[in-house]
Amino acid sequence: MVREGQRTTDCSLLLKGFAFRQKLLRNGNRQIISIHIPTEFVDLQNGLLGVADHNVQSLDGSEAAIIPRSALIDLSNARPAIRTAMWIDTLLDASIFREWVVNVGRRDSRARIAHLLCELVVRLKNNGDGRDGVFDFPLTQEQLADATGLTAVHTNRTLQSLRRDGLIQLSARSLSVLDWDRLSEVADFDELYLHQNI
Amino acid sequence: MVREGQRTTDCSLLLKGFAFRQKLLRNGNRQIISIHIPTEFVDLQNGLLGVADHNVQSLDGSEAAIIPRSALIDLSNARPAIRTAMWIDTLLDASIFREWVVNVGRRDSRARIAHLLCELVVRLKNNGDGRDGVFDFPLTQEQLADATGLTAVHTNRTLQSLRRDGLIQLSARSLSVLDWDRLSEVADFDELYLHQNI
DNA sequence: CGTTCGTTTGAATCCCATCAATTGTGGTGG
DNA sequence: CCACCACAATTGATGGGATTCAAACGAACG
Repeated sequence: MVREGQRTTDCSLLLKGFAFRQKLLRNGNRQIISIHIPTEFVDLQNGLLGVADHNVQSLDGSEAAIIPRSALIDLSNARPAIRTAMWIDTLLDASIFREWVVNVGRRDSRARIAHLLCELVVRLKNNGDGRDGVFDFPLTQEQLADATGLTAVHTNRTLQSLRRDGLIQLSARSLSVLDWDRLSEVADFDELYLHQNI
Repeated sequence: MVREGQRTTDCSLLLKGFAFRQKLLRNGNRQIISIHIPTEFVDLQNGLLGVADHNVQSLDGSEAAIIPRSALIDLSNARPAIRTAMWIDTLLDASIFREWVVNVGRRDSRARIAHLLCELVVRLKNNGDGRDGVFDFPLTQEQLADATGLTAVHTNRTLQSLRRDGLIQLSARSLSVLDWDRLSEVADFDELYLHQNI
């Protein structure tokens, strides 16, 4: 686990399970700033800036391949194609951050939760996960809350409401979307920002 | 002005005045996702990803130097030092986005506004602006609101409260910080994320 | 003596209801 | 564009309870 303020030495490639990046406030509050799913790079940013401005947490049962920072830098110097790929990875990351600012800044609780679910579903699908429209979804309601800037209680209320309306099914660490069209409408979701066509 | 979904051709370097990047929601709401001050690059991201996922707006009276995208790419291929500088600019941008997610996600209105002011003051100071601790500050309350995820009315309330407590003075497009220590405490401000020592 | 099998315990997680605080809405005037 | 007001809506805070799971423990049995 990488801690804020630490000098950084490594990046990791997530193989199994989810991982978060998060920032802690002085009063103990937490904001999750990104969620990473398998096959994704976690934290090229911390790895390259040299000093961590946030920290990384893995969920139980997740596995990652650790890559020394120096190896990444050598690789990016030697191989322009890899350099470009890392560059694009960083830009995509930043694009997702921008959408998250919008999400917590200007959407109400239903849209916020729905939007997060939409984003994760699209990214998981892109990895070939989620046979039969059912996705492994290891986030607790408290983690959903910390990712959306809500409280755990209100996250619960909001999930109930999405369930009541027949938009999603979420229980026992497994998510299925029952009505994608209405869910993405509630979410105000437009996947342009995920730049999936690169 | 760059519009969402457009193919992008240029970047710009801000010379005078402020500029925003913003995303518009379907319901007409707006979230400002970054504020740029003179000497900063605006939108290396849109410029390089090829398709804009957000748009850029300049304030009246601002001036910018337009740089064609192809020139930037040529430059970054030919000059490793410039490539590195652009890379770092992007990483710093992303770091600020992360802090904004925290700001709108987990801080109350006073802390949010205070934090935005602290950030801008540090960045302006770094440019050598703000003689005598007085800064040109061309943002309207509505723009502050759209940057912090609040309403204009509540932004007004919150500014009143910061003024009443003797933390800031803000009027006629000019800002001065009367008590930096208390303001940054209210803001929960830690400038680590601005990576000023790079 | 060590193993096995229930039981207890505690930690998470989820769910729900109530009340309070923050924030938004609509409107007026400077 | 800023300031202010009254009222409404959303969200947060608190406290309670149900469920699951695994760890810790102890008693009975080989």
